[in-house]
Amino acid sequence: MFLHVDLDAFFASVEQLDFPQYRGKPVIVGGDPNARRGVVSTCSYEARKFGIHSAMSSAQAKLLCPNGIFLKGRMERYHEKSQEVMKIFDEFSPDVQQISIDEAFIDLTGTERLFGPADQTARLLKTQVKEKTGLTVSVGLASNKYVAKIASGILKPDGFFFVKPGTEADFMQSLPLDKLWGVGSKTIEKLKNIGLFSIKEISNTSETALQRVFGISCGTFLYNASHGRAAESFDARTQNHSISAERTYPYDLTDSYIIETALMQLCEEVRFRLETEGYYSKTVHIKIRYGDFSTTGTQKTFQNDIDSFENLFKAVKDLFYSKWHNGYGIRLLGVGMQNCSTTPDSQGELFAFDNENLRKLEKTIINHNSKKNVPKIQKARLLSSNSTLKFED
DNA sequence: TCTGGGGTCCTAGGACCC
DNA sequence: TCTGGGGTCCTAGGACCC
Repeated sequence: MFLHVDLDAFFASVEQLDFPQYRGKPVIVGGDPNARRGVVSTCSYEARKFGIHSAMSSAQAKLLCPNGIFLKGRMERYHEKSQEVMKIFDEFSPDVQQISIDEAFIDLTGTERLFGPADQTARLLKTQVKEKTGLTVSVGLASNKYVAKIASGILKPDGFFFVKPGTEADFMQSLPLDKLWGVGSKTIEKLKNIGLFSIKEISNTSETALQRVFGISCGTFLYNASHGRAAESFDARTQNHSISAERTYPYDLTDSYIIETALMQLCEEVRFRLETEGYYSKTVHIKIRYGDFSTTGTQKTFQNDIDSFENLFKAVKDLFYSKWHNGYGIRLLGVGMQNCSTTPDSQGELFAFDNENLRKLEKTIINHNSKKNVPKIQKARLLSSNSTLKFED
């Protein structure tokens, strides 16, 4: 049996926990509602009564709830709190799979002797999380991860839903289409186009018919999901790590100097993370979103690891200018590195000599900047550009 | 009131190799 | 004389999730 545990309105709940004056009030964590182009990340259940939800623009949320408490969020604190919760999960099973900052699967195989039947374990876990962290969770229990995940969403917040073995298919087929995890607006549209309006109807369609329309992988997924069977893709964990940074600017960028400064900022963030998290990569990609929201990107794989800011910035600039439709206003820029590995590519060492001093300097600076409570060392060009490129001051 | 930021996985086509 | 089949790596784009 598997548990899926989901922290309720996580970011907003942490704020209400840390600041009692926010409790019982509509709390909205996300972009500044008075700035342009901000969206809601998470909101409390009190805020949801006003019609506010994740991904809605913050400005709209403000219209719906002018007296709401709008906060920009404290990611460090949320990570801290997340770890506290995950530690509790670890006490229940040696096999905990965290899938995001506020969710995890817990394999309960072989835990009966310690904690009793699975449904009792689930209730015990809910109580312990509440007592030790002050947060509430919603829990799903089922014979596979996929169904457990769907089950945790049935009774929110502070809910528990148990799908008994043997009833998985009936459970899934009693739900509306949009409850299918892994099926978004595009696929729902496509399903409706071929006359499938419910999970029940999908389950009555043959696997091959689904594969013809949606492709092998997606077709199989839909077929299995509608029958309440474990969807393979959710069990297989491959290591194809990527690290990226992107930013939407309050106003579209057109000036080369400002664009390059923006790219520089993103390159710094990506370099910092690669270095502090101990990754190596030779594949660089950039992303451009124009004012009309059309999005494009390009990537390049180099022979050696891109292991310095200078190399990354140069690669990013080249990629950018090969792609930019000059003169078109840019709403978002992104920089990332893919296929990140924890081991350096040995070939890279052969060519590293000319940059050795620069790299040492860079490492020293990153080392320094990763310490808490120190003034950060930054490129002068980035200091002066903050007001034009950032949302917050 | 236009639509964040950080990710993962999948597909399709091209290049290249044996 | 237009030419197989298998495999891998790379790139661009799309869909989805929290």
